[in-house]
Amino acid sequence: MATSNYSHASIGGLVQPAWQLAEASGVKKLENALKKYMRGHRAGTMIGLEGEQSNVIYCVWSGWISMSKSMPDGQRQIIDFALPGEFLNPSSGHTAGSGLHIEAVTNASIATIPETRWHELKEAIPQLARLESRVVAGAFSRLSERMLRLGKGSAEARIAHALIELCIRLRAIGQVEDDSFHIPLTQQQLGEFVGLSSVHVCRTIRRLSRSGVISMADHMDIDIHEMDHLAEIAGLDMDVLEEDIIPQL
Amino acid sequence: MATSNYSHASIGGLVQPAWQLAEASGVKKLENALKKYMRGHRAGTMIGLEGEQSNVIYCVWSGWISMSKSMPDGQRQIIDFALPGEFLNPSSGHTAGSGLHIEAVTNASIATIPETRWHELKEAIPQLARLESRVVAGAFSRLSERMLRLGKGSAEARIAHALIELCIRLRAIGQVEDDSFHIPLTQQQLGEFVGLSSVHVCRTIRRLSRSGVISMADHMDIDIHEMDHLAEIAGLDMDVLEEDIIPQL
DNA sequence: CGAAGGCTTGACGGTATTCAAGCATAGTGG
DNA sequence: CCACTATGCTTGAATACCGTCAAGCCTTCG
Repeated sequence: MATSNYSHASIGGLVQPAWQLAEASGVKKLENALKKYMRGHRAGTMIGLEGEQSNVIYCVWSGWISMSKSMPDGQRQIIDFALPGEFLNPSSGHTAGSGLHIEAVTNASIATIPETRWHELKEAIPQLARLESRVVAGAFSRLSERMLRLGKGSAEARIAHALIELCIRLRAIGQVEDDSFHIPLTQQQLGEFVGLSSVHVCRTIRRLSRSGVISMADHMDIDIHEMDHLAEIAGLDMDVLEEDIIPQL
Repeated sequence: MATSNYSHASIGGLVQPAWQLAEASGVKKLENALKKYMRGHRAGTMIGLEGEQSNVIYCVWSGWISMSKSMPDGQRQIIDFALPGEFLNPSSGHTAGSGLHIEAVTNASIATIPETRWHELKEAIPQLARLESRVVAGAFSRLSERMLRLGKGSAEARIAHALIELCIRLRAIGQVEDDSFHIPLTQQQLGEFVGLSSVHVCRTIRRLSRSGVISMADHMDIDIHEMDHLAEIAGLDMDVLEEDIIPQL
């Protein structure tokens, strides 16, 4: 069983491996700096932007954030999730002020840091700059991998890949036990992530369950039984992926 | 008719608006620095990586570069193109040493610049750093927009969007005359870009032609007759796209 | 207890892929 | 100059896959 109250964890209550890459004193400094800018967001609400000129960096402390785009008819595609310990930079990195919709998927604690302050922090905490570029590189890598499945790749491959990607990312922040974890998404949202209708997400997961590769308990408690098999379905090399997705060093 | 020998242009022969954002003296410096590292690549050949530790930045001077990923069964997805005037940073930005395959689509002139030298250049030419972040942001934005069409979006929408995106990017480097331009891709490659089989690319383009929205002459000489209509099919806001795709300022 | 939201399943139809064949063009060597 | 090949475009037919519609069920929450 994965932890189930991940989305309501208090600020100090979670392990944040990515941030711990900076050495102890750096973590301390960063944590203090973040606290000042930390704010809670309720599940389903849009984040930031409104008035603010959006020259800010978002640091996710707890909860899941989604970045999505929509077609005129309302069809949505989730471009990426930001998980606890990751950050996103709407001004220079991820969007360029475009129509990217940033939203809290679960209740979330997020530090909204002005760009100028962020630069100061990077100078004060040397590891932070390197960490940032790692995180950005990881995001790029994940996007590529996902695009490959969106373009070529069956429904099974897309779901399998998504499950493995999320498993690896969640493991990095201590939310996976023994290939078992929780995904705080509806099947609708998972579908928007992998480019499938919610109905087909259901069928596909069900098929994977029946064949014994995974199992799913109430509302997205995933358990991967045959990781090798699942990786084969996803059409990927486990080792390669693991290196790719997680911010290295 | 678009220019047809774009892919064999000599080093000094092309307008490079993106690079000209740096002021005159900067351009001069940059151009000299690039010349030292410039190298020709034949169409269809893979670029770099082999022995080199890939801590390099590629600056495309002429020709088209593709970045792609493949499924185990050989199915390919082109993640993005790099057009003249753009650069890519395999080490920190685009890939993270992953399985990204970088290839010259046409004959191309590319400067392969060591990372250390690149840092020096950025300090010597102040505008370069800002330009780099703009280019990266533009790439991100394009990826998002394309992912949206890969996930949701009909074959027509994908093709229409791809044509408009390429049109805008090519216009920025002076290779579009009056909504008419050339794409140096086979239908197979265009399919790998938008996630369709070559057969369906053909059918879709044909349908767009018959309805008078575009026309196509021999081997991908595209002419967009009804840009508004095409944008509607692509499901996008022309103005938004234009701002997004091109490195600003 | 009723309403709302989400999951599950079946039936049906549309869209895209695959297989296959035919045609056009460019390049090659006799 | 003309086979002869290779490559890519085009079109049709058959198939597979996924989306949509619809109904039923379960759980949660007021």
